[in-house]
Amino acid sequence: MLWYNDNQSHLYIHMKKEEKVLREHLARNNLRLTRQRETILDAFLSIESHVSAEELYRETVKKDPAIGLATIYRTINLLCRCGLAQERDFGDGETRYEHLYNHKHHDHLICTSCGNIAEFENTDIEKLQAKVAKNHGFETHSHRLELYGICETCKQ
Amino acid sequence: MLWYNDNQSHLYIHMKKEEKVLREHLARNNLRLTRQRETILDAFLSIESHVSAEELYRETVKKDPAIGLATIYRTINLLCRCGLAQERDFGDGETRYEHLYNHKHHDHLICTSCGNIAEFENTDIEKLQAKVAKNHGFETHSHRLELYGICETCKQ
DNA sequence: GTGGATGCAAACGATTTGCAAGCAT
DNA sequence: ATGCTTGCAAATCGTTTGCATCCAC
Repeated sequence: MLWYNDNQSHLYIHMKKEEKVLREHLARNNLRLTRQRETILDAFLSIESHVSAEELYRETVKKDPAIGLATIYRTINLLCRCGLAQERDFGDGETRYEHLYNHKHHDHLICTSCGNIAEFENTDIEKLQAKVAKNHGFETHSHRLELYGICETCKQ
Repeated sequence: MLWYNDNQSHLYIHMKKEEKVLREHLARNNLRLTRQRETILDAFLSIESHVSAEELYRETVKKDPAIGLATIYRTINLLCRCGLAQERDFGDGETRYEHLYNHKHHDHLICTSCGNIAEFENTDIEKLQAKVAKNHGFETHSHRLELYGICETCKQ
């Protein structure tokens, strides 16, 4: 879905919602929509999991071998700034990025054996967190909850 | 409390529990109790908060200016291995270490304005976490829960 | 045409490691 | 005496940055 040479593209016909979000952020900040940025966004959206910059690089290079790793870093940070991606650090030395747009908040179950990351959400825990914060006069704007252990598959 | 030149030290008289834990770990693994390791342990225990390697280094150097940063890293990892310290990564690029021995499990409220880190514990949340894990057939061996936001002091 | 974006290589900061010399056992 | 530890400097790894060139607007 590359529309950048299409004169009709300003009509946003058949355009992914994420692409629209990116275009609007770029326009608002006087930034350019480049071939690389479209390619990286497509690659990012095609991976429905928690990607490292290196993994995103390997995926992007399949579509455009000339792309540089620095551009991946610059662009994934851009995607974070416009609310399409979110940084997640699971403490293994590599920053990971996950989809944020149109995805509801969730927490993670991380298998320390196979590295698999499962997601869950639990509103009761969220409520208790809000209560804890309130008791401390603390104004929460984000949180992270991760359970580390052995997943069902690895236990067998 | 430096006992390394004291012939009576093997009697463990007046010795901190943490020092005993360290000595036993060293003996078990055929490792040596050096002047540097004692100094670093003392410095670590003297700081009742979440220390980075750099901060621990600055504190240790006050007592022994000849100590190297590499030794700090090697020793704090040793303290983690014997259960006296625990790594904590708050996502600001620096690994932090906190006391583990004789400290009950707790989670963190992190102020993104002043950087202050408060601790809390909540058994109801822990119970819900256990329930989530059970539903996924997941065997948890550790977890992390952090709330990021603005602390009471900074709100004013 | 202008100013933002790219690719490359060099710079960076936290952490680790190789090595010769030192020291606990 | 043996071999674990140290300090130092160099290496590593993920990430960022400077710069000349390129390209979207």
